[in-house]
Amino acid sequence: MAGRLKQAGLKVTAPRIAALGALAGPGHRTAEAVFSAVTSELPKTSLQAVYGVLAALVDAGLARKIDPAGSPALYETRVGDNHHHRICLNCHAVEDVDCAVGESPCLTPSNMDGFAVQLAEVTFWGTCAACQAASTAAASA
Amino acid sequence: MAGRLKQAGLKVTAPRIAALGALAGPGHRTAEAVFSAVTSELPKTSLQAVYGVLAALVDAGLARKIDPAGSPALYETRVGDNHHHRICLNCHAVEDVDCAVGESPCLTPSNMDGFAVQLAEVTFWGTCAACQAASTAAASA
DNA sequence: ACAGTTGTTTTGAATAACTCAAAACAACTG
DNA sequence: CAGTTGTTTTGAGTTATTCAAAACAACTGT
Repeated sequence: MAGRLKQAGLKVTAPRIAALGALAGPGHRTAEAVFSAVTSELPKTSLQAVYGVLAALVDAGLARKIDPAGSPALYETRVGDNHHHRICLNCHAVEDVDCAVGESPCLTPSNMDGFAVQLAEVTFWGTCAACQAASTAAASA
Repeated sequence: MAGRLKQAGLKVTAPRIAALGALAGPGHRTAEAVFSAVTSELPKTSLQAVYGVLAALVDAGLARKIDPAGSPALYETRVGDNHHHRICLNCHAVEDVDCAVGESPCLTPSNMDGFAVQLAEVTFWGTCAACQAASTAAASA
């Protein structure tokens, strides 16, 4: 964990190690969730420090930030692959989606019209399986 | 304008007509921009009313809302086609991008894994032609 | 044209999620 | 171990938006 920070050119500090720990594993966490995880280990850590740490991690390429409309930003440590997200309009659950078609299906023309594309963000909005089940159950009740 | 509202099942009110007028034509407007346009015509209109109007228009399918990370939400009246956006990381300019590949390239599997996709949102982040020109000019100065 | 109903707008306030800045402090360098 | 650079704390502030209650206006049927 510390090594990863060092490699990225970041100073190794306790809040950063704790934040990386909190983000480890699959899934997506809000800044608030990372803050709770970090403070359970390092109670004096401030929320602002967590925002700073997360920004540093994103800058360094150790984390990725996604910012779904209408929800707080989420952070994940799955970086480097061109993967996307699907978000349930009902329960706001976020799940990863691999790029299915071809290699980088979404980055299509990397330069259209003089515009230099650096990142293509794809978000699928819809209804997750659980919420579909719940709503058909409610309808038939 | 009024007919469009009526067709959509909305009551025809002055703020709604003015807001539709403010959104007419190409481009994207913030709620604040719509508010200024509306108040120049109807000075007593409140900002909250504009938010209400915009929400109603989006609900009725007469407008579309996009919510770029780090900027206020934008509204446009180009609806019904599956078009996307490119946003300059530097100047935050937003432009429309037609779906280039195939018919609905981005809606790929409309049902993956039990997840019912209702909308695929694609955003290209990068540097617009103007900002590229400006930055190379600055570099060579 | 008019009263009633339903939905809209005003008014007033509140909130979530961040962001900014200055000072105290801690990691890494040599 | 001293110095430099970058991080974290402390404290405050902001933007974009939402909520709620009351006043009001558009459409419906007569």
